[in-house]
Amino acid sequence: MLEKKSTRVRKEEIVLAALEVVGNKGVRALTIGAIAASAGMSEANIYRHFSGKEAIYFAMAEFIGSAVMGKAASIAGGSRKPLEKLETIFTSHITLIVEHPGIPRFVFSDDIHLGHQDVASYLALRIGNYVETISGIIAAGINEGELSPKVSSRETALTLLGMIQITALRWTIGNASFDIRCEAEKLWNNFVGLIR
Amino acid sequence: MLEKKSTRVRKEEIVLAALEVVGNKGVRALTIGAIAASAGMSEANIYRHFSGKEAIYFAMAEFIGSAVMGKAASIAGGSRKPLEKLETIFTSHITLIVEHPGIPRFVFSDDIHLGHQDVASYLALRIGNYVETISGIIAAGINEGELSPKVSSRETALTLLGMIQITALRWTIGNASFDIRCEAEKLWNNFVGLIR
DNA sequence: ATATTATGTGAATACTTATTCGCATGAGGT
DNA sequence: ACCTCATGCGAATAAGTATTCACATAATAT
Repeated sequence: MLEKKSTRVRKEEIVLAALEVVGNKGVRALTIGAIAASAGMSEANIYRHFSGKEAIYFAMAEFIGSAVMGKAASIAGGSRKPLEKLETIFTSHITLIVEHPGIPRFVFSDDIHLGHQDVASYLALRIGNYVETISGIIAAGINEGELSPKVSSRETALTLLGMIQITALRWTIGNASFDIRCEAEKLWNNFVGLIR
Repeated sequence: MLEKKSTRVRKEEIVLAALEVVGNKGVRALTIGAIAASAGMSEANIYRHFSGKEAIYFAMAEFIGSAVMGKAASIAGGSRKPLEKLETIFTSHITLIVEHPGIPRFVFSDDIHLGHQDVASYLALRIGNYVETISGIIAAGINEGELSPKVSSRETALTLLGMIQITALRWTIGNASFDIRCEAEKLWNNFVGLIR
C-alpha cells in the first residue's frame, strides 16, 4: 500500500499528474484511471482528495493560472526596459509550453470551454489579466519612446498572445517536429521589427 | 422510415451534421448518437455509409480543408492589391468562424491532433498551404511597395493566422460574449499600421 | 495503550459509446 | 411483375469510465 500523506500534498500530486496526462495524451485521455496511474495511486484514492473530476479541472485551472500569471507579473514588475520585459515574457512562455505541453492544451481545449463553463470563465479571467499585463508594458514602451506610437497597446498584446498560441498549435499538431524555440525566435524578431 | 438516398448524398449530410455537432457541443460530444440525431437518421445507418468514426473524421477534415483553402486560394488568385487581398482573407475567415464555429474547433482540437494522427497530418498539410498562400501575398505586397520591406513574409503570415486563432479562442471561451467582427476589425487596423 | 479519524484500496455499480447483427423495405434493372 | 441489393432500423454486444462501497491500515489525539 502507498504511504499516507496529507490531502494538501496529494492534491498537488494529483494536479501535476493530471497535467502530465494532458501533456502526453490530451484532455480527451484525462480519465480518472489515467490520472491515478500517472500519480501512482488507486482510482478510489483520487476521490479521497477531490469530490470529482470537475474539482480536478478547477484545481488544474488554478495551478496553471498562478504559474503563467505569476511569472508574467513578476517580470512586468521588474525594472528592465519594456521591450526587454516583453521578450522575456514571450520566451519564458514558450519555455513553459516546452516543459508542460499540457498547459496550452488544457487552456485551449474545447472540451473545457463547452463542458465546464465555470472553469472556462476562470480561465477567461486569467487570460484577461495576462492581456492587461502585456498591454501595460506596451503602453509604457510607447511612453518611453521605445516603441512606435502607431501601435495600439491592447491589440498588439493580443497579437503577441496569438503568436504564442499559433506556435504552440503548430508544434502540437505537427507532433513537435520542429524546433519551437527557433520558430519562436524568428516570430519575435519579425514582431520587434514591426512595433519598434 | 427515412426515405432512401444514395451513399454519396448521405455522406455529405453526415459530414455536415457532424460539423454542426462540433459547432454546438465540441469535439468531445461528437458521438455517433449525436451525429445521427443531428442528421435525422439512425445510428446504425451511419455505418452503412462510413466504416467508422475515423472515416468520418477524415471526411470532415477534407471538407474543411477544401472550404477554407478554396476560399483563400480564389481570393489570392484575384486581381486586387495585396493588402486588400489580405484583409479579404482575414475577414472572410472570421465570417467562416461565425457561420461554422465547428471548423476552428475541429482544426484546433487536441483530440484530433493526438488521437487521429493521419487526420492531423492532413490538417497540418492544409495549414501549411494556407500559410504559404498568405506569405505569397505578403511577399507581393513588399515587392509592390505596399508593405514595409522590414516585414518577413512567412513570420508575418503566421502572426496573422495567430490573430485569427486568438480571436476565435477568446470568442469561444467567453461564450461568444463580444462582437467578434468588431474585435477582429480592431486587430486588423492595428496590424495594417504595423506592416505598412 | 486505546480510540478516533484520515488515508488507502479492490470490487461493485450505473452509465455512455462504438460497433455489429438480423431483419425490413423500396428503388432500379430485367 | 419480380428479383436483387443498397439502404434503413431496433436491439444486442462489448468496452470504457465516473463514482460509490465496504473494508484495511496508519497517523494522531486522548
